[in-house]
Amino acid sequence: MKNLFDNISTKNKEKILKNLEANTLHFKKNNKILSTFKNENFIGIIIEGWIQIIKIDYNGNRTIIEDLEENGVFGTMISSFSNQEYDIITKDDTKIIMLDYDRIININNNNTYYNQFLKNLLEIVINITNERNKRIEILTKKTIRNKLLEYFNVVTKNNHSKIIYLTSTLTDLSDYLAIDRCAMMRELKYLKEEGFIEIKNKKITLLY
Amino acid sequence: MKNLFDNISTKNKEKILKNLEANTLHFKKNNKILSTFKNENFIGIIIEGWIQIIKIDYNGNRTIIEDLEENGVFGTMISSFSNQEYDIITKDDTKIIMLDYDRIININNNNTYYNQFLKNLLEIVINITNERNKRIEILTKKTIRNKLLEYFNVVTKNNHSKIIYLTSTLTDLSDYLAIDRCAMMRELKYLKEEGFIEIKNKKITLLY
DNA sequence: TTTTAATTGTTGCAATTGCAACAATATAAT
DNA sequence: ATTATATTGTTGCAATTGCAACAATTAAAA
Repeated sequence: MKNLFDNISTKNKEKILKNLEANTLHFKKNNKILSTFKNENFIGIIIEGWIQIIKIDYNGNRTIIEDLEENGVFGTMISSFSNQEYDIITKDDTKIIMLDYDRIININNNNTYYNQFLKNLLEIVINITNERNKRIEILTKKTIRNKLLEYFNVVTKNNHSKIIYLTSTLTDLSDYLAIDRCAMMRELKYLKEEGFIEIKNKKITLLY
Repeated sequence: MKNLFDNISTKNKEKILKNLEANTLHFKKNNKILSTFKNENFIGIIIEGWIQIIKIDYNGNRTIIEDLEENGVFGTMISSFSNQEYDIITKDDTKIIMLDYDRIININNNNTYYNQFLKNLLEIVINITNERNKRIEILTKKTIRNKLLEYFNVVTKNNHSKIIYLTSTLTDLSDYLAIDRCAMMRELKYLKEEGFIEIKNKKITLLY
């Protein structure tokens, strides 16, 4: 995964952070964090650790919007959690650099390294857009079966393999696909019975 | 809408275009364009005109992925139409600047104006991500009614008004929401009958 | 102006889905 | 090791949805 400070020396990285008045924040595992930042226009970078950005529906349904580890980038605009209904939860001890988005845009700093920084950020955001596009491609499929097949498609296109290792739980997958978990389990069963797939723990093998 | 060359003089704009070996292309209305670019990593900017990026399903269903006018930015990564199933159609006489994405990233040009260019592009891509996030928010709603209400929500939040003017057709809306058009019409009728909305031509008034 | 094409509007019906209410495993915490 | 919690797995049933097959209206083209 692209790192925001790729091709930037440690020295210049420090300069950028100072220039942007970056804050480095530390959090313990399993905490609701950054709630005071919700109304600000920030970009956060995970230096180490693991966070999830979670939305709680008015029905109490919890959905994972982002699941980010080291080098993960998130923020108001990027993650679209400007309204109050979102929580950022640490799933591990986590160190985050917080940047002020408006400062990134408005600052005048035409050094090569700041240029590189902008290019890196651009690449990261473009990759995020790409991820969003893939999810939309999946979500626009009308049946559960087609959503699953499109999901398999997207994953295998990335990995060039007919074997998919779920990084998360099936419950999370049903969240991602925006379908009822039980209905998804049923459809997976049908796909198994019809010989399209095999499932063993978190390993899904495509047989087509 | 943000312009890619905001805060850049015409002179410097020309320099950037030359430096990036940009191509300015002209197309007539109602043409399938840029099919030869499909395998390249480009970013296109619409200088004038109107295009739509359209996906044709294996079932023959056509979906509008992007509907772009002046200043619109699109491209391989951003629009995720790297595979062959997409068409770019001019809906009017159109002038497009084509940029090589890899060149944008790899070129070494740390002038103030190139810096500004990168910031503008970054802002544009972030806005696009934001649009994608909104659509995902809508698509993850489980019933047609909730999709419609979330759509109304998103639009009225932008416009600060209880009146929505559809810029396109209802058929296109059902595409955007990824629901069957007839089922959507039925739900709109129910919403009307229950006094939640009023529809007159392309004007939807929210009564709640 | 007339014809053609596109969009809107309607509805029965079958298929799909979400929901509820479980049992069975597996994982994590004490 | 035992308890508690989370995840997986299953199924009946009612609600929602997509589909098909139309008519009516509106917009565009000849």
